[in-house]
Amino acid sequence: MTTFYDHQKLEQKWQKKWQKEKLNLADDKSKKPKKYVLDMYPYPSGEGLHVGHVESYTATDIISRYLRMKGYNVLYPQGFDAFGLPAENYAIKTGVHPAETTRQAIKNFKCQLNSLGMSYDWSREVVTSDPNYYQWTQWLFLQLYKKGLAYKKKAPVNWCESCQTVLANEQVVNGLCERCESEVVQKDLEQWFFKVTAYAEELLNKIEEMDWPEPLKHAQKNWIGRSEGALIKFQIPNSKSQINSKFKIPTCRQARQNSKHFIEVFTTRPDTLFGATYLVAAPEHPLIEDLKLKTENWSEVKKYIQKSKTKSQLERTDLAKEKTGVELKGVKAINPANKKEIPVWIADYVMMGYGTGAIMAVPAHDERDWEFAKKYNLKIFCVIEPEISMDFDPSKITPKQFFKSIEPYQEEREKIRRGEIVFSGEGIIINSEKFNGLKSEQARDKITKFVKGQKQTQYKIRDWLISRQRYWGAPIPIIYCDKCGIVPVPEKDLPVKLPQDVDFKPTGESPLALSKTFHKVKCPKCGASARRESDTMDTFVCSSWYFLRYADPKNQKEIFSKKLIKKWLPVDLYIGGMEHAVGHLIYARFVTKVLRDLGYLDFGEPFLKIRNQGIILAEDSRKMSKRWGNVINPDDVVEEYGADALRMYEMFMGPLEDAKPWSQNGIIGIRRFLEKVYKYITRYKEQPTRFDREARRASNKQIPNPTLDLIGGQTNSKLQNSNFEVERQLHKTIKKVTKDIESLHFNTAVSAMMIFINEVTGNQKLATKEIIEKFLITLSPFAPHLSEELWSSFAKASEDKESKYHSSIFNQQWPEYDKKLVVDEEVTIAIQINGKLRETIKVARGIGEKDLKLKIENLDKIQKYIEGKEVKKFIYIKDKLVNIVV
RNA sequence: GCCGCGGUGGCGGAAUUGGUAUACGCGUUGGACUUAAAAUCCAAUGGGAGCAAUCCCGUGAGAGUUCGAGUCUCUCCCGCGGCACCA
Repeated sequence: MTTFYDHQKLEQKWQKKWQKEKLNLADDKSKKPKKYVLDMYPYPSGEGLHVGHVESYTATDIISRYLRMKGYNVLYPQGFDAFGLPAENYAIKTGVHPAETTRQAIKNFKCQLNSLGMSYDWSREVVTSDPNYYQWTQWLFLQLYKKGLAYKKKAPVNWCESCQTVLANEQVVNGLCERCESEVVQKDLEQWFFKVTAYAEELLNKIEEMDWPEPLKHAQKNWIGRSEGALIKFQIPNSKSQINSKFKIPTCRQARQNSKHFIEVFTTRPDTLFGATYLVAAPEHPLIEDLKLKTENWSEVKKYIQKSKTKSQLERTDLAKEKTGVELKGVKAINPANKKEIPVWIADYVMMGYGTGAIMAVPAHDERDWEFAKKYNLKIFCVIEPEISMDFDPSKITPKQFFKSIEPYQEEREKIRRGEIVFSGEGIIINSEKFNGLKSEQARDKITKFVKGQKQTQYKIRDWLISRQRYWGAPIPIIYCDKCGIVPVPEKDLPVKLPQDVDFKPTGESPLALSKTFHKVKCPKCGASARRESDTMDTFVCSSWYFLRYADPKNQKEIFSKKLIKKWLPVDLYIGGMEHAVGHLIYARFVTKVLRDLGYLDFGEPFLKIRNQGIILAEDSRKMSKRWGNVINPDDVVEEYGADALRMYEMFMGPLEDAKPWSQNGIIGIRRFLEKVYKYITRYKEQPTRFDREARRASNKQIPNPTLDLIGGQTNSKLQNSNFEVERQLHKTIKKVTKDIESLHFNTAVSAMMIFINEVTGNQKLATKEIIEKFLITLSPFAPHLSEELWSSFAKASEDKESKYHSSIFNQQWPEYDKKLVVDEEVTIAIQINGKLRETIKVARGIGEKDLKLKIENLDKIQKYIEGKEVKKFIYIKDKLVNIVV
């Protein structure tokens, strides 16, 4: 396309100047009110920035620039999530050290971000792989350790064969590794965990108070997964004879076993306890081993346990698969409600990690138990039936009709009783002795008390597994001593630096374990020779606190100073992808709460307002992917159309949070708009005298309101009026853009600016310099380079070297709109007859109902409709619409 | 299966509290300029009927509330996203 301005020259010129002038520094000492605007920092991959980054980063850049012009002291930093697997995998393949690839990638990213005109305060840059940063990640680990919130335990964990490392639950997607999509298997390993579960309740109940997107809130609530229920113990008697002969005194050994041998289950439905016809324990349940002697079919049981151990996460959780299990023959449990003896099974549809690892099965009222019971021919016993809903008036119905209407219910009840269908809802208790007739809700507490059960709240969320058997991460600052056991590295010895002499080839053990310089160490307690922990931390530990470091990034003595944290935190606006809903955001909230409880922070929620940007799809509406060859590289777009056009187009595409397909023609449309702005203002500059002359002439004649400081107008009063319209349009635009930036509706803000430009160019109306200036300021957060260029171009015309045009447009104040000017004096009123639009009429604003009625009734077209008919109603919505009902 | 979000022209999308549906952009068509093309500018552009004035139909489908529904209520269909044997 032919262009009227050279975006490359112009953009580079201003980018250089902005960097030199340091316009974007957040001021620690300023008394102005603060705002903290934050992007989710990028992982510096070799691929560079993609258009999705550009979308969210432009949004925050617009807001930051806007807030600065509004008079805020804005913290708008950027950094890099620099540790992580891709760099290490690349090192395995090529031998290039991750530090080197990361350094290169960061250099490239910064260059790209600058070429987009992002107004980051680079003096606060944070790089998580920098020892000055990970020193404090390690320090954080030590604080958690001291508090008992970091602990080591042997547990079944998710293991990715391909990445040769363990993964957090949050990194396993449908049984596959989030990163490489290979199958995740279970391994029993000794690993470090952070006790996120200790904060489950607070993490959950603060969600509602936050200004976050609804889907994000739901994802978090779901993940934390709170449910209320009860713990109930099922006794396992020693032998048949013991239950039958109540009065026989048990031997000491029997008594001891008796007290030990019970199975505790967690249930959310204690109201169905009378219907529990068997128990099921997870294959990993420790009690199974204890019951070995009693189990008559031990070899079969052992085989089943072995088999389920080798199953992958994917196999075990595959819902489509038929449930399997094995009975512990010879072992019985007593249902504490009705004292009936029930069988005990083992099945891998029960998970060890949730509740107690064992359940009471109520096949009549639980889908899964029903399926299992049907397969293995277990007893189904109905204890709840649905309530008949009376959504009709019984007094207005004959007995015959009544019975007819409840017929379907009766049929359903019969089927439930016979165990033909499952009823998992709430209802009325039956077959439960003295609890019969109660509603489920009432029965829950009563039955729990009756069997001496304990009320309990369970969460689905697990503790956060942070160990990784990989090199490119922050080393866990722990030393193992034969005498002293686990010894934390003293804080003064931090950082525990990553060694250079490593072999990157993964062996299932951390590469650090094979480094001679790293591994051997003296115990800080006793001085004996000891060994270092060789695992590194999950990179999400690094990103769980980076937003705090921006407040005080260069502090060598402490993680951050309380004073600066108080000045800048919490984050006022955080924009990033929805994919971090349950990982990063939960971890960051957790760490914030821990630091608060340790006295380092005085707030518990780091992000007051969060918005998620939607993904940008390719032009073919598929995901952008190398595989499809449909990836748009922002560098190419910047080169061809300019950063301003790219930024503005991405804002114009649609709502920030929606998924939107790319359109090459769309960006051309934006470029056309920018050209129009450029041409219009250039034309103005070429003929300022004409504008001024006409403005003077106009002001000598009839200006509607002289205080409006109106200039311009071509030849006569009609045009004067049209210039008045330009001023009105400007104020409407300022109002709309201001409101839209604050509510993040950037697409309609761009639209408003287009309407303004169409108004002044299309109708050949003349704007004044003041109008042009204000418009440019409004445009500047969106198209910073062009706005700055046009702003500064006024300086040449000015004789005064001290004039504002010699200073950046971003040092100007955001324009206020005039309330009087945003309302039109004339309004168009829609006239409806019986709700259908028939005519519109232009009248003066604020016209009274009587005057309007008279006017309308005189209109020929309206007379046609109301002639000879009775006007039943005349509805008038002020300055908007009239509806005549005939 | 459960939970959440959504469905508006040829396309991306606008539409305060229920008050003129389709703003703005793209595309398309016609015109101006040009030897010609591109670019630019102007005009038209939801569908249908009509010479026209004008009329009828239109926000996934159906019903309801209302003077009036894209917006509120109910039922259903479709798409996207999250969680998923969580007891």
